[in-house]
Amino acid sequence: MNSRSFFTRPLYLQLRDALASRVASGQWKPGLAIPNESDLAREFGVSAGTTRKALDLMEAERLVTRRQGRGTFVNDQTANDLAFRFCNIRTLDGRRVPGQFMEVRIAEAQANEAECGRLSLGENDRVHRIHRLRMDGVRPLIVEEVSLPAALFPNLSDKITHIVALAHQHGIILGRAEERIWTGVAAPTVAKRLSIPSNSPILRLDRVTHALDGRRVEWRIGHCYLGDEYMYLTEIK
Amino acid sequence: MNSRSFFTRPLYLQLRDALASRVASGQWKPGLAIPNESDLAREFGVSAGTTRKALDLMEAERLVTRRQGRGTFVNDQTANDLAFRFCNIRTLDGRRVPGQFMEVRIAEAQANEAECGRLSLGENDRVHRIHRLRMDGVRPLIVEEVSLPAALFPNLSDKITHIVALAHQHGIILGRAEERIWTGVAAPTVAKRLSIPSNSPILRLDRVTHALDGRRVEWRIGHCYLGDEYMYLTEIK
DNA sequence: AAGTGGTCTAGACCACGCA
DNA sequence: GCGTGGTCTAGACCACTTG
Repeated sequence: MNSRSFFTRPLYLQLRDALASRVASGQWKPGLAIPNESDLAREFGVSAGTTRKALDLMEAERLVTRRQGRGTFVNDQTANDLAFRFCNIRTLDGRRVPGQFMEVRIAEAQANEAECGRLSLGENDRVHRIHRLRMDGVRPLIVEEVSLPAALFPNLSDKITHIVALAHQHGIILGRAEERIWTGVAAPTVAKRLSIPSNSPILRLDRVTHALDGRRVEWRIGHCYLGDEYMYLTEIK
Repeated sequence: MNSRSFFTRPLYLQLRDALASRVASGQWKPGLAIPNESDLAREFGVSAGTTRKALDLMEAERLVTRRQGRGTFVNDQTANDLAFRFCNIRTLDGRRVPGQFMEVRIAEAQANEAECGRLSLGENDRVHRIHRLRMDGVRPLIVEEVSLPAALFPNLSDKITHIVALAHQHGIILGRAEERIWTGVAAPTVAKRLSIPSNSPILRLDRVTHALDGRRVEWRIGHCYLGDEYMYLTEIK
């Protein structure tokens, strides 16, 4: 009956993309319910089972939350839970650190070799570079150097620099990140900004964040002094 | 038609448990194919769709690998890929470190307060304590202190101490782990065993491994010197 | 050609949340 | 009582692998 041509992707993936773009574009607002399964199935001309498979996938990708008896709701990507999910620094009791930014500087430049490698850019591509200090209240937490592909973030405001807010603004849905960790000691300039003695032991964090579609969206180097108030917490599956 | 009583779990979960126990018990051997969907459906008196849902779940839990046109195969939990999936230390090019153990010491004792907390044990429960040195060839990598609930691992051999092999031997299927990381400097005793100068910057790794059913199976403290040959790599989803 | 898992459909009933 | 998502069924066809 169904005349899927030779190289089409499965219907449920196409449907996922269609629904995801409604979320990314803001057509469906965070916090609000989307149409129920059977209405969506009717609208797109697929079966309820296919719709369900697409929605279950979107829930796994943290785009929506489904609740039996209530409905399917668009997640607010800028809510604290989701916004800081790529930052594994926690207080000792396991709570995430919301974090504010200080001493923000932004520049645009041609991508250097390291940036081309980490962000899969070409020699002639440009990047936004952001230097900033991440605070937990009055406690300096991480000295960060961020690189963003300029092509993905046109008209970068100098007010908002947090990757989750930026991605949301530009219709990009974040997927996963990988972080490499080394130990090190604080160089004088870093130590000064973190308000710690030079040569204190610190973590060097090297993180690349990917969009749901695989595009590389952010490269961040972080210098972090944990002290005995914070830890780095990661789950291994 | 179906007379599920009030508090039964969904069929596909019951089926998953039944199939998982065949894997855990060794009734189905690693590397070999298991019966196809329709045969399993017939055997357990459920529909093919329910069987599929159970098998898809088991694939997500790394119990089996499914391949279109070939069949469904039992994973070898002791193969390097799976065996070292809870150790995030990698060489700089991203390869996992298989790792052998040296200087192994085992003792049994009553669980102390920390062990009770981390492993959810009662005051009177007992633990196996293992001290050992994890090597990468001739390079000392991690000084490890491991605690295992004695109740889960009766007749612990002093030959095999690796959690994946142990779990496999005792019919336990591992699920996830969470690791807490701090920076530190090497105390003299640790430095000596790692062949590094005292006060070298090291990672302190505190990991709890859970079985698929949620039971806490291992608590490990690791002292690791990364140097410039290794990194800690983690994926954030 | 035969057998496997992957996709898709259509419809039933159940558990949950709310008014 | 009604509407939602969650489970379960039965069956069709497709894509891939192997003989």
